[in-house]
Amino acid sequence: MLNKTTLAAISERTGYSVSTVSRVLSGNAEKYRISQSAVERVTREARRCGYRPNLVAQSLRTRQSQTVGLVVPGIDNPFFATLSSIVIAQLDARGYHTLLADSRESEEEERAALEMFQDRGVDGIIAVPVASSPEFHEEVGRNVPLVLIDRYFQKTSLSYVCTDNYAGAYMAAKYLADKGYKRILAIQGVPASMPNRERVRGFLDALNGRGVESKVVGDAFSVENGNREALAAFAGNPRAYDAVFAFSATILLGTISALRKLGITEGKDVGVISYDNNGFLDFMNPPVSRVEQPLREAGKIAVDTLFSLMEAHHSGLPLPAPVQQLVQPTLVIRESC
Amino acid sequence: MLNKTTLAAISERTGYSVSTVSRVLSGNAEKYRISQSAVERVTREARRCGYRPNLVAQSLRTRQSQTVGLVVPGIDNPFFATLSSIVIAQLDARGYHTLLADSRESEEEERAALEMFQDRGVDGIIAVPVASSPEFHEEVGRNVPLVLIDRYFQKTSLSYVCTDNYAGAYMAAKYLADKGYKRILAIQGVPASMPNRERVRGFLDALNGRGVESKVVGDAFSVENGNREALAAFAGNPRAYDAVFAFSATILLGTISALRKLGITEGKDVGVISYDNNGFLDFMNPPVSRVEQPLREAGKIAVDTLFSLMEAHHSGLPLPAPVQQLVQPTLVIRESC
DNA sequence: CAGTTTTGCGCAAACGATTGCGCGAGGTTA
DNA sequence: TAACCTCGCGCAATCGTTTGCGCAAAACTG
Repeated sequence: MLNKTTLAAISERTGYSVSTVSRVLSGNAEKYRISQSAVERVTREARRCGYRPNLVAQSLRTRQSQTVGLVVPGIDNPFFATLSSIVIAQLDARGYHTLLADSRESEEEERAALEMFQDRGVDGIIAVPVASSPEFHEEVGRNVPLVLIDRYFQKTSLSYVCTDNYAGAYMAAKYLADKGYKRILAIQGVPASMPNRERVRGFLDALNGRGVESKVVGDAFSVENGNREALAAFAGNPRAYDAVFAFSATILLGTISALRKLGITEGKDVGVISYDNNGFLDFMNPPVSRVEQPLREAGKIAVDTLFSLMEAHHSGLPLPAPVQQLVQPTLVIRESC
Repeated sequence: MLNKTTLAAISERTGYSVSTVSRVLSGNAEKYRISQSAVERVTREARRCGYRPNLVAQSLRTRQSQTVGLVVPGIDNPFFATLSSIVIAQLDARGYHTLLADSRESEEEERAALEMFQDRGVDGIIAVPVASSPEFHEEVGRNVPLVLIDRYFQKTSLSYVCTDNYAGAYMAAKYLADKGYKRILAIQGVPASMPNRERVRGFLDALNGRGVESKVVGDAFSVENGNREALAAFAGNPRAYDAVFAFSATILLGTISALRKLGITEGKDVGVISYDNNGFLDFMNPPVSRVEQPLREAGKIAVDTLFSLMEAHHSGLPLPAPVQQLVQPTLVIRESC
């Protein structure tokens, strides 16, 4: 920061006090009845030397940072990359900046990120939580506006916006069953996460009493997990299942890779359906059926909610009732099942 | 921030001055010869009330923020999402936090981001520049350590690390020509960007004098651009070209989509090759040949370079000579050409 | 013209940390 | 006993803003 143009400098050069300069440059001139001439003199000098306020000092003094913290379990996962990009764009549009942290599915790193956010005085936090219980998040939420997205906790006072994972998985499983598939393998993501639990529940409920064999395996929203589980499931018997439900697009890629290695043709030998859409599912062969999540909508709601919390927080109002919303996914059928 | 545990609070409760408390808690106890008993008393109280330093205040005083600014032209582009995730992970590993901004290919937004970074006193900046000339970046680089990644400027004193786009495109084009393709269409990304210009140059050079017709069209690293240009090129005549070189994976998706709509089978009717790899190219049908960039390596070099700049900057040393490095891409051949 | 209001602005205290300098008490040396 | 050194710590300035309060001069009132 060679930005040595401080209020004090302008004050010296214009002859006005630091206070006056501050009031002019922060747009509070009339509020404090600064004369027209002073305003002009100061503004001109500020423009001349390219004054830019030191945001750190500003933030220290006002306890506002125009910054929001965003923590996700893995930015390398295209799903969270997309989600992040949506949230960041939304924040940007409102003039807010983003501190981005990656918890890598670790509770500990998540805690560290949330604490760091507080230490830096962010104005609000958007989190895809990885913790198994809500206590810590709730504590944080008492200090700074916080909204959860994509993942959430069962009974919590926190605001969240997620997609209806139960409904999504239910639709997909029901479709498979209606199509006549009889032995369906679900490859799940992080088991403890709410979206995953809801998907499992939806999956099993949809199949219940329909004479369909089913199994749930796996433990991560990753390509590797999809690959490993598909290999394990089909290695002994290529006909072990007649359909696979991948709980994420990454899992799907791993699965497809495994099937091909085993000489199994997806869509023909075994039906395949996925969760999410990262833009390429339509380009695979065959194009992959899937449950698409309205991420843009969820992101918008999350940011809107955060801002209403932030407004209340800022003006010392009581917190508005938590917004806890599930948005509906859509089933997109292609040729893979 | 309900974090009312300040140095002053601990000072009051322990009877030691704020100075002493500060020195103990910032680990400078022996440097300032604080007694063992004071250290213990203060440490215990700090632990008891869960003291955490206010990073904003710290940052104001020390002019260090443990933060690096990262600006990319579009986080929704999987390429930049991946790149960001790599850089963020690297920074994280070194205890640094990331302010992420999206310039959306706009010079103006890029400027705003770079200025915002400075106003917030980041310790360093990593940028994928979109500006057409280096002046502004160089000016910024004089104030705060800055390294460019992926894109760069021709003659500049700034450090950068990029992949050798000339070599990459050359390899790909040469491969196509060797295979006997005679009419090759290149669909490019942002024309003014260095990677794109280098790719065009490599593409044309490789084809030069080999009796191959070639054309370069397009203007963005996006699915839409790939789609539009492929439609335009093949709509009138499905045999207009016998091969397409997509300058990014996003462009490729758009292209494939267009070809299929026109009833053209990629890999059979027309050879296809792409730049980048976002993990799914192997899963398309046919799997897509491509030029892969060693992003992880580039990210690591960029961050290493940034830290050496930051160290010099911090200790007031003269700036080390700029690191300007091109890392080599690899040609990965599959069945699409 | 005295009394009141308005106008225009500055003083100084925050915000929460860091750090150069110095000072008194106790110990050492000659 | 005087001169000096070391220990252990506190004073106060500083980083760059914001803002409550108050004050002098100008303007207005009667």
